[in-house]
Amino acid sequence: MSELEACYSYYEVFCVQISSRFTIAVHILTCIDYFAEEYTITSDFLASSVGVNPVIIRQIIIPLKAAGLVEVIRGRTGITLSRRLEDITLYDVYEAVESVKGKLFRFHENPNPQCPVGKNIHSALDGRLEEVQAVFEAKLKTITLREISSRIMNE
Amino acid sequence: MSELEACYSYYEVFCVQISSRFTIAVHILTCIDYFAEEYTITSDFLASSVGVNPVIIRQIIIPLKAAGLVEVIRGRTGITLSRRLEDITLYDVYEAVESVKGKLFRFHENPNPQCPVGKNIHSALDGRLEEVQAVFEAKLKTITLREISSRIMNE
DNA sequence: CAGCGTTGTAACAATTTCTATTACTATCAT
DNA sequence: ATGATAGTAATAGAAATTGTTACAACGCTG
Repeated sequence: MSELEACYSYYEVFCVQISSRFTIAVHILTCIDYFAEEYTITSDFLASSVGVNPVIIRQIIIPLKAAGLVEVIRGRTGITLSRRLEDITLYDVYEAVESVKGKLFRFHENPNPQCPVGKNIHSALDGRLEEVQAVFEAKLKTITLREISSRIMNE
Repeated sequence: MSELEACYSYYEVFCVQISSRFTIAVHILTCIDYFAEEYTITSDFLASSVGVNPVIIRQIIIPLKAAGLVEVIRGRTGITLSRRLEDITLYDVYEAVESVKGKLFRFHENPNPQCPVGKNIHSALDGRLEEVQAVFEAKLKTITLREISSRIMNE
């Protein structure tokens, strides 16, 4: 067994990832724009392009609708965009489907208040982690779905 | 039921977060430095400050050791730092305990290759998401554990 | 060298989150 | 009214997180 394997032989470090809801949501919005004139957009149609169950599409549509990115009228066929792709950033999508709790970093919850490190670690770290999150979100705000869409067109 | 509650009444959006392994690891390293002269640092000692089971501490120590941040010798008492806090950034810690798979964003795995959007969404998005991740990691690299530690001292 | 304390790690288990699926109801357009 | 589709309840399984007990491996010390 190699050195590295040995390091993780028991304690496999699983990597936290932003869930695929985010890329699915980007896919959905791009698809609606792409096919809006040619087809009627239904959850079945989107499910076929994304490669997941239609219910998953409907579930992701819910927060997109709540965020004012798409319009869906029950019973009436056709999901439509509420904004143009150039007016939707990756942050808008991320915020809609992922950032309900607002914090990117999770804290351990029971640091010992009788230990000077345990007592202060949260306040000492918190501000800096918020800065990291702010930088992350600011970058997401610079990228529009139109940009993603035009890359798709050109390939 | 309010509008917002209605939005999530069934499809509760759980927010993905960087696991508490990361903040625990920062806590551990800061603690080792803080108490190095006064106490012998064991996993039990750290567990008491962090507020988790000693086995959790040992499990997090494994990748920290593999990353060359701490030194632990089986049987011998005392966990020690391999580098000074000013030479350890939040990125070093993050990389050690969280980023084994390397990708911050997870992709949906079965986009339809027969759909122009499905076929190209991955390549169209990937480069931009890597940029976001790069910005995130670059920010983590600007913050040293010494900085966190001195905030703890001053409170 | 024997005993002690500590680390390493196996084996579970509970909880949370993610993704998927079936089935039904509500709603709108025709 | 009928048909098509969105909304959503109920359930399931997989993945990941966190916690716990137990014991083996190891190094220090008397």
